[in-house]
Formats: sequence, C-alpha cells, structure tokens
Amino acid sequence: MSDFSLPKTYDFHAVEQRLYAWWDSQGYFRPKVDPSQRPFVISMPPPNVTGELHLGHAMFVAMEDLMTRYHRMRGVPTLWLPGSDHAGIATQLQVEKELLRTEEVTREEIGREAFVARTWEWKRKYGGIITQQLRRLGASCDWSRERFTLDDGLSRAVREAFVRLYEKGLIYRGTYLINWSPGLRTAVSDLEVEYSEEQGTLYTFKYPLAGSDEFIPVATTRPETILGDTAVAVHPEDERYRHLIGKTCLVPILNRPIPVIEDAYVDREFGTGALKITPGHDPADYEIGQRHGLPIVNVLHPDATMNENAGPYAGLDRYDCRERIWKDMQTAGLTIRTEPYTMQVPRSQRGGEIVEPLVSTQWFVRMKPLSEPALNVVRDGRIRIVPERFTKVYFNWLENIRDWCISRQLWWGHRIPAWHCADCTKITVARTDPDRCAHCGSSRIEQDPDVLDTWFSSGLWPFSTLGWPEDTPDLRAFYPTSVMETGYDILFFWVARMIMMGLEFTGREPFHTVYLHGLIRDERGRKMSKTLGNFIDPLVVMDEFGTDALRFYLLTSSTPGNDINVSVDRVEANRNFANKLWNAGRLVLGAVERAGAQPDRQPPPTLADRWIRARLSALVREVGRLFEGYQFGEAGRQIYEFFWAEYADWYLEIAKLQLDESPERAWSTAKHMVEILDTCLRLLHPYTPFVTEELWGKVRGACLARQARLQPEGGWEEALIVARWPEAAEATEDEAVAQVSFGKVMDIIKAIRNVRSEKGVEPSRRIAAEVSAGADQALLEEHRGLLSHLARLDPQRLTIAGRLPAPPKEALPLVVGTIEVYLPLTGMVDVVAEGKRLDGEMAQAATQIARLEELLAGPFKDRAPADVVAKERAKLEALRATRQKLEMNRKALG
RNA sequence: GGGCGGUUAGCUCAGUUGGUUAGAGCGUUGCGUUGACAUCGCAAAGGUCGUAGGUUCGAGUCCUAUACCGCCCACCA
Repeated sequence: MSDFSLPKTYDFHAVEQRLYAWWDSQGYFRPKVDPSQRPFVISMPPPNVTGELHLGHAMFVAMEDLMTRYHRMRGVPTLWLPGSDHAGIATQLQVEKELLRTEEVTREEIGREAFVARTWEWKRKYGGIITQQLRRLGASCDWSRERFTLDDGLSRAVREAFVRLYEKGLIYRGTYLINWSPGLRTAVSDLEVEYSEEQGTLYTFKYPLAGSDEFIPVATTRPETILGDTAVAVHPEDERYRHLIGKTCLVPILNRPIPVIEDAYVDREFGTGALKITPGHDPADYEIGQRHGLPIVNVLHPDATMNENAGPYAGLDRYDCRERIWKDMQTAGLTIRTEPYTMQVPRSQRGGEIVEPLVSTQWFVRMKPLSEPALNVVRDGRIRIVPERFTKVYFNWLENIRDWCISRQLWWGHRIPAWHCADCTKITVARTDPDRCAHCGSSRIEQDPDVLDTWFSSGLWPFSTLGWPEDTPDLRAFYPTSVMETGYDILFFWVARMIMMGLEFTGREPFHTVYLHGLIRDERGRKMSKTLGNFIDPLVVMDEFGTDALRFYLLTSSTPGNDINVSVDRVEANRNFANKLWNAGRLVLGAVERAGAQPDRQPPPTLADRWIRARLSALVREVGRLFEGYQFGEAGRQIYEFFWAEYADWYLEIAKLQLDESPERAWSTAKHMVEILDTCLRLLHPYTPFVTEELWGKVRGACLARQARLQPEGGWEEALIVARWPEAAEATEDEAVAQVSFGKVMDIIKAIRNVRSEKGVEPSRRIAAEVSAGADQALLEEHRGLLSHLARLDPQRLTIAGRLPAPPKEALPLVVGTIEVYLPLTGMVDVVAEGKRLDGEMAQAATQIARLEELLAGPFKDRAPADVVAKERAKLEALRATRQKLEMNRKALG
C-alpha cells in the first residue's frame, strides 16, 4: 500500500539544497508589500564577516526563521533582513595575521590606505562564506536587501548619526581614564573588558615621609604604578594616620614629593588603611584625583612599556618593571611583606590580554540623555523583553550607565568625521568631507585618524538597513521592526544601544519585542571554543543528521533565555523524527493511491476519526496559544508528541483497518489521514522547513493527480512555505465526547497489552479475552474490531460482558490463551472520581469568576492603571473559557 | 557587595494563568520484523521534583529561609 517511489528513509542531502534554491528563485523570501497590513519584520543580527558558522548562528537562524516562516504563513507581509558586520577589531586582526603570514609585512609597513584596500579585498573574497552558510540552515531571509555595516548607505547613516549627536552636544572629545588594550594599541569600551578572578600578590611597603623617619604603610597589587602616584590617601577619621594629613611623602626610588590627603573613600579596615593614589592608572584613584585636583602622571607607553616618567625604569615591560622596582625597594629597605592575593584582573574580551586603565584623549557619547527614553519605553511596555527577567538587568545597566568611549585606534571601520585644524586647533565635524576649517577657514585640516566602535554602526542597524536617513519606501513600510531576536550576552552591547539610537534618531522604538535566547555550551556546560577542543561544528552535524534535525533540536530542547548544553544524541533523535514524518507520509500516499473517487455519500466519521480530529483541534489551539507567548519550544514538543504518539502510533494503525472496510470508508479515511498530516506539516514547517515542504509537495501532488477531491479546506496552495497557517477553532462538545470515549478504548487496549506482556504472550499471537466493561459495554461492543486488532485478540473469542462473575482474588489468571481483563480505570468508580474532581475545579473557577466580576464592576476599573485592569479582564476571560471546557468535560463524562 | 539562573528518572532536559497517575529523548530490561518506518513497534523498570518551613481543598509550579553549581553587574588598594 505504500508508495515505493519514495525511498524508505528520508534523504535530506538530496532535498535541502534543491528546495532552498527553489524557494529563493520563486521569490518567497521577499515580502509582498501590503499597506493595509502591519508587516512582520526582523533585522538579522549581522554576523561578523570574518565569522565561521557556529551553533550560536544556528540558534538565531532557527529561531528567527521560525518566526519569519510562521508570520509568512499567516499571510502577513514578512521581511527578515540579513547582513553582516565589518567587525572592526576581529577583521583587522585577521587580515593583519594573513599579511604577516603570506607577505611578512605589518600593516604599518604597507600604510593605512593600502591596508584598508587589502581588507576590502579580503572581505570580497571571504565575506560571503558566512552568509552562504546561513543559507544552509534554511534562512528564509530576503537576500535582495542584504546589507553590510560598511557599505555606502550604512556609512552615510553612521556619519549622519555622528554629526547629529555631535551637534546636539551628545558626542564630545576629551581626555579621560579609559581602558587601553596594549596589544591592539587601542581604547576599548567598558563592556569590552572582562574581569577574571586570578591569584596575584599583594605587596605592602613603606611610603617614607619627607624629612622624617616616619612612614605610611601602603599596599598595592601593581607596584609599577607607584611610579605614577601623586598622593597617599587616608580616611579622615583614622586615628593612626590623622596626624599625617597634609604632610608630604616621597615616591619610593623617584623621591618625588606628593601630599598625604584625606578621603572618605578609603576603607580603614582594608590592607593598611592607607591608599596610594595613581590617577593615571586606576579608575577609583582617578576620581579621587579629580576631587582633590591631583596631577596625573602617565607612566606607560601605548604598548605597555614604561615611559620616561618611570625614571630609571623607562623602556621596561610593565611586568619586568614590577619585579625590578620591588627588588630595588627591598634593597632600599622600603618593603614590608608580600602575600598571595586573589584579585579581579581586567582582560580584553578579544585576545584576553590584561587591559591597562590609562588617561587618553578619546571620543565619547554622553549616555544619560539617551538612556532615559530607553528606560521609559521598556518601563511603560512599549518594548517587551522575553523572558521578562532580563528587563531588570536592562534597567540596572541603563540606570548606572557611563559615557561610552566610541573611538578606536584602528584602520578598519567608519572613520570619525572630524577634522582637526592645524592653525586654530579647533575641530570641524561635517556630513561631507570639508576642505577647510569651519572656524578659521584654514585649509590645513586633517581628518581624525580614529574609527568608530563597531557597535556604533550596529546600533543603527534596524533603520540604517532600511535606508535611513533617507525617507525610503522600505523605511516607511518596514520600520519600526517587530522582534529583535538575539542572545542575552549582547543585551548591553547591542540591544540597549539600538533602542537608544532608534529613539534618538527616528523617535520610535526600533522593535516592540526583544526575544533573548540562551547560549550554546558543550555537554558539560562549558563555553564552546576551538582551543578547548569541545567545538561542535554545525556543518558536520547537518551533514550527519540534516538541517531539520539540528533546527528542531535547538528550538525544542530549551526554554527562552536558558543556555543549551548541546547533546548530539538528541540531534540524532530529531533526525529520527524527520524520518518518522517521512514514513508516515509514505503510508498516507499509499492510502491516497487506494482511495477511489469521492463517494456519493460520505460515511460518518468513526470514533477514531473524531478522536484524532479532536486531538488535532486541541493541538492547534494549544500551539496558537504558545506561539502568542513566544513559547516555541513547548509548542514544538507538543506537535512532536501529537504526531508520533497519537497520529502515527494510534490513528494510522487504525486507519489501516478502516481502509479495508469499504470504498467509501477508504476514501473518507484517506481524507482524514491527508488532512491531519497536512495540518501537522503546516505546524511543523517553521521548525523543520525542508522535510515538511518536500513531503507536503508529494502529498499535494498525489492528491491532485488522483483528482479524488482529497484536499485541505480551501484547497492546495502552491507551496507549503506560503501555505496558510492552521487556524484554531473553538472546542466543540463532540470533541470532548470523542476524547473521553476513545480514551476508554485506548485504556482497555493498553491494559490488555499490559497483561499480555506480563504473562509473556507473544505479540503476534491472537488470543481469547473476556473483558469486563462495566458501563461502557456498548462502547466496547461497537469497537470490538479495533480492540481485537490493536490488542491482537481473537475476534471470535472476545467476550465483552457488563460484569464478569466475581473477579478472582488472584488477579487475572491467564489460562492458556484466555485473558480476563478487569479494568477499574474505565469502570464506574473512576468516572465518579473524575466527576468529583471536575466538580471541584468548576466550583473553584466559579468563585474566582465571581470575585473578578465583582472587582471589575467596582471602582477598581477606574482607579487601577489600565494595564492592570486589562490583565484582570484577560484573566476573567480565561477563567470563563476554562469553566466552559470543564462543563463540557463533565457532560461528556455523563 | 548587589542581582539573576539552575538543582525534576542512570544521563541530557521539558513542565508560564497552581489541578487527574510529574513527561520526553538517550540509556537499561523483556518481547516482536515478509505489507509506512529497526532512523521501527509493544511492554517494563527507574523520580521523597536540592533542603526546611509557609499559603491553599490542592504546590514541581506561589511565598520565606537555606545549601550547592553557574552567570551577570560593581572603583576595596
């Protein structure tokens, strides 16, 4: 009965590439603009051009493609806009490495212009790899709108944004303490610094007072910074040191005089209670220095060797200097002790080298005026963060935000549109390259050498990709976007900045929902990295198990915002699911082949037909509800369960029987088989696009070819990717009845199988049985065919009695080939228990409904905030629905 | 120092308006294959839902405390 033109196992290799090319060529990925409908839009988080596919990419593609396909199927104009990021530091490093390897030249040797040209060349050559890989994942994004953060349009947007912020006074240039990456020789922002707990040493030494033998004991973890000290601070109420305040002490070795000052910041309990102040190389000291008007002494070169201010140590590496100065101080009798100490070491997020705080002239964005509106849109719900707990993290960060250092001493990126005048030294910031100074008219101007932090351009992504600052049709049609889907690790880096920039430049929130997925880790919960050797290559996984299996796994194995410890075993299980779909499809195709013409009179549906439709209808409702709440994982798992455990394991087995009954029944059964398979494929398509499209196409083709009028309601669309999403219908009373009735039949079948298994009867052997059915005698009598088939009973020797004579104490004796099944579960006792429980639930629902009705009728609805009232209303509605459902179940129970 | 997450079967994880007997995959045990599928079917074993209290007719789910693991934020040298 099966269609042997299909292979027995689903061969995804043959299918995936072909289908992707076909979808693309048919233009399905491009939105159909329809001004009457609000579109659904996702801006893809642009992967780095240097990137190689990892599971994080697979995760976001799976998630965003799911949402995209879902909305497309609902008939909404849907745009998923792809692109890539120039990734300043990462790309520059990569090209530098390449240059060094192949031509043994550094970027300095070939010069800025040539280097940037080489990087573009590199980008043209390798930049397409990552987007090619995204295609393999099935990403149904609109490639005709693909953007790159450094292309002309986006560069214009970046410049416009910079100039506007500068003109508003929100961008300024200044000399402050920043994080310096000595290896990269550039400033980095606070966010790009990670602190790791490491074993270090706490050095305690003597700070000698000028003109006396007295000294102040001071502790530090970085002795080399002693050379940059400009004060020693003590707590104003510290009796030990009070008399020294205002005195002068001498920097060890250098003998530079510095004051002893008082500041309440100093913790009397910690260390010696006296603090050396290095405003040039420590954030806390910097602030104290500002408070007291202390001078700043920088002792480091940009490469973290000591500079001329370090006196005799000039030229030494920072760590060599640390050892040397300590030795010299020992010789001078200035040391007290060293002890092991655990400290927080600031390291660069990229490369991991130790970052040095130092004072430098950089460009900054003033954040306070931008953060306030960004806080408000989340506070008042105009932007919703899923899962909700991250709103707290978001608030906490924005409330304590500090100005953002946006200049980078790199060559690859958006060059800062500011020109320095050699004559009047003033700065000209302009939208188009100026040829003279705006202040004095001098032509001796030179552009600032720095480029912008990559995240500056990323922050504009949702609107810059649509044409901003021009008022383009795309911008009008697709902005604001709908959902921002990304990993929670870049909530600050990217999401918060997009919200701030979006509000600042467009006056609108750039998206209404932020959906944050978890991070991908290995089986033991560690981060994945090539150096750790625990890197799982998605391409390899896809080769082995198929894209659908990987996607379905990623989408259903976790919950929003929670990390995933990847287990390849589970990907395999999902490969098996794809195969299950495929084979169920083969069976249905066989049924379609056998179904004759549509009969004149359709037979009424069987109990099994009614049951599976009821289950399907419940599934569609449930999936709809879960999608509303972004619970895609749970929805996927439920579809999986339904398809495998109910449709395939039960209904299709029964359908095989029904197909043999009569031509009319065969036709009607084939119709149910097709319709339910069709609905499942629709529901699954956003998760597993390839196998569903392929199979759906086969079924559609077979049905159309047979002209047997086997078709979903509304007919067959041209492709599953643009087929209608199943609509949920209200539960009917018949559905409730069918589920209860069929549930009883299932229980009996399971019980008989159970007994057989316990008694060791081979499954293939037909045996006699006596079933005591209690009140359900008629029901079972009607389905004795099913019973005997699914439980492998001899139909001739199956007795269904209302009540068997006294059930033997020694349970269920199996005389050779005879079973007596007593089924308390389906008997009256349990109906009573179930009824009691339902009554209890109904009573509770009733009191809650009454309470809410009273509340909502009173002054509450006028006094409480609108959203609270709305929430209560929704709760009431839900309760009413629940009550209805309960009543239905109760009635069905009789 | 502040905040968040996790703790559920041997393993990896689901379980969001509190509600029947707490689920899945993998693994384990027994049985089964000529007609969709061994990438399969049937059955079974396996859980004091971290711990202790509390709210409730009813708690894995809500509240309080606490232990362990992990993460984020934070200027203790």
